[in-house]
Amino acid sequence: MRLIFMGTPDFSVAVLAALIGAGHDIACVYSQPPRPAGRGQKERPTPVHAFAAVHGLEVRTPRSLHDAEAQAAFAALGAEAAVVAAYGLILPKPILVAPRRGCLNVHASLLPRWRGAAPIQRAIMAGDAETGVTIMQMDEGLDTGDMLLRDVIAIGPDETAGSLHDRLAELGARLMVEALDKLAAGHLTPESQPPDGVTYAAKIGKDEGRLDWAGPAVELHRLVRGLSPFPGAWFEIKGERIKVLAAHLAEGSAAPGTVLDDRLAVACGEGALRPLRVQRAGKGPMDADAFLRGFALPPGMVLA
RNA sequence: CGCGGGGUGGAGCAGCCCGGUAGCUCGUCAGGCUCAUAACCUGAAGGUCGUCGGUUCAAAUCCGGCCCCCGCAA
Repeated sequence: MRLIFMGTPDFSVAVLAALIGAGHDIACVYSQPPRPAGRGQKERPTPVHAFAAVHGLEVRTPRSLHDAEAQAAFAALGAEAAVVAAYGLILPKPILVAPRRGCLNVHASLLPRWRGAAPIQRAIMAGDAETGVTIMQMDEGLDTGDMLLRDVIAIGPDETAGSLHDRLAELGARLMVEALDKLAAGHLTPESQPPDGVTYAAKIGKDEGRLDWAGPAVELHRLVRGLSPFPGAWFEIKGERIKVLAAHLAEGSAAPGTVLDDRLAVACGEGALRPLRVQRAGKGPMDADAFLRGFALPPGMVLA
C-alpha cells in the first residue's frame, strides 16, 4: 500500500521498520524538525528522521501543517493512507482527509485510558495491571478517533518504562501491519471510544522524578519503574543527585528517608524501598552494592 | 562555542589544589579458624594511574592537544 509515515521517537521507528518489512511503499516520511538537543546543543535529527534517511526515504520536517502549501504537498503524494505514530504535531482536517483511507494512528494504551503524550510511563506510575496498543482512525481530537484494532499486554511487577516501551513498540508495529491488511480487505469495523474511563497521560514534568520518602513505598516503586531508564527517579544526598533506575520493596520502618541497613533499604512513609540499580551525577549506572563501596550511606543516615 | 562531573589493579572510590615509595572498601587465589557460613584471621597475585606530547632531577599529581563515558539543560 502506498503510505505516508509520520513519527518522531524510537517508538515510531519500530512501526516504520515493520511497514518497510511488510513491503509497503513509503511515499514519504514526516518527522519533527531537527532541533538543538543533547549535550553541546548540536542539532540532531529525530530517530525516525535518521532511520528514514538510512533507508533512502524522502523526509519532510515541516514546523506546521496548517498552511495550504504544506497541505498541498502532503496531498500531492497521492498516498492511500497515512500511518501516524507519536508524530508530535496536531493534524488539521485537510491533512486527515487527504489520503483516500485517511490517517491511522498507533497509540500505546488501551483507549480511552491514557490519551496524550506519555501513556507508557503513566500506566506504570498509576499501577495499572495491564495496558496495550490501540490502532485508531484519526479525527481532529487528541487520541479520540474510532478504534480499529487493539491488543492487551500485562504489566509485570518489575516492569520498567523501558521494557514496556519495547514490548509495546513491537506489538504496535505488528498491529499496524495487521490493520493495514484488514483495511485493504475491508475487514475493519470502526468502533467509537467509550465515554467512560477517559484519562490523560500528561507529559512527564521535570520535578516529577523526585522521590518523596514520605510517600508509600509501593508508589515510589512505581515512580522508579515508570521513569526508568529515562528520565529517572532520584533523591538527593550530600548535595548530590542520585538516580534510582531499579528498586525492590523492602521490610522495616523508621522515619521516612532513614537508611535501614547496609544494603540501602530506605524507610518510606509506608513500607521501605531498596534501590538496586543507581546512578550518581557524572557516572554510569551501577548496582547498589558497587555504589555503596565508594559512597558511604550507613544505617541511620537520613536521606532528603 | 549552552552549564558541569569523570576516565587510578576485576568492581566502586581516595590521592591531584601543597610534584618524590599506588591507598581504601570489595572481588579473586592460597592457607588458617569454625559443626558451618556471604562471618572472622593470615598471606598472595593483579595497575604502562584513558591517550599523545611538554615542563622538571622527579609527574597519577603541573601545562597543552586528542579519544571515550556521564549528569543538567534542551
